Amino acid sequence: MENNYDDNAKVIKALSDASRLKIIDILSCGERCACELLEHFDFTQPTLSHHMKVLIDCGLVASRKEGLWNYYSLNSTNCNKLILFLMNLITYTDECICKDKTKCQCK
Amino acid sequence: MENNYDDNAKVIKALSDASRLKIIDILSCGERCACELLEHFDFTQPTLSHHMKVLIDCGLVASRKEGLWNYYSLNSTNCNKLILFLMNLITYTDECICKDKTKCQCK
DNA sequence: TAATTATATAGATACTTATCTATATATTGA
DNA sequence: TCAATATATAGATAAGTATCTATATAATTA
Repeated sequence: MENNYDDNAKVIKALSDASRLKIIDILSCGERCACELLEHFDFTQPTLSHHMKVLIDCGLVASRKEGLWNYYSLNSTNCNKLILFLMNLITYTDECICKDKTKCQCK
Repeated sequence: MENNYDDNAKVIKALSDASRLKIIDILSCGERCACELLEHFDFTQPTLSHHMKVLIDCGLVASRKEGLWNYYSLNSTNCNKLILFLMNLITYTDECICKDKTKCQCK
């Protein structure tokens, strides 16, 4: 298991906002443009733009431009990677991450 | 699937910090007391106390007191619930969360 | 070319948070 | 009861962030 806490924390931080969870939920049933996403929220267009930037920067969402529209979709690979990281994180391991056995209590 | 974005965002926010991810990782191999956890970090004891409070408040970690020591352990049920939420979130659904079909693009 | 539309960026503000030092609380043992 | 130890709380600070309004950019259409 990768102990890449900083990188994964960044991805998780992107998901730590109710609005962005809802965006992911909407994108889970297919690609959407920004104006379609915006209809689901009460905040302004620049705020949506901010949220999309966060989701793109962490790799969970991809975007493509077509004419006037920007279409957003889930990056399934990275979404799955995050879930695998979390599953491994909470899974019991005999071997503690503590390599200094004087500090490790693993039986 | 539950669209309980606010509650899940709170749990995810608790995980959105590299130090707290490491704490979860340590606890995944068994119960630890605060002073054992602290040995893995450079920050001070009150900072660890703050992090533990965040993890307990969101339900991911349980604690019990025994003499001078506080022992912390993962709440596996809630950890698993979070992972299931995320898996459902990113899983493709034919039915869009948008109930207003004039706004929904689902095919 | 000018107007319209979709989206992004800039800058401000209010709120949150990770961390620290100092101190309080609670438990144990002498 | 007093000292030592483990942990929590209080309060401060610096950094981050979700949101807004105003404006810029880019693409389309008339």
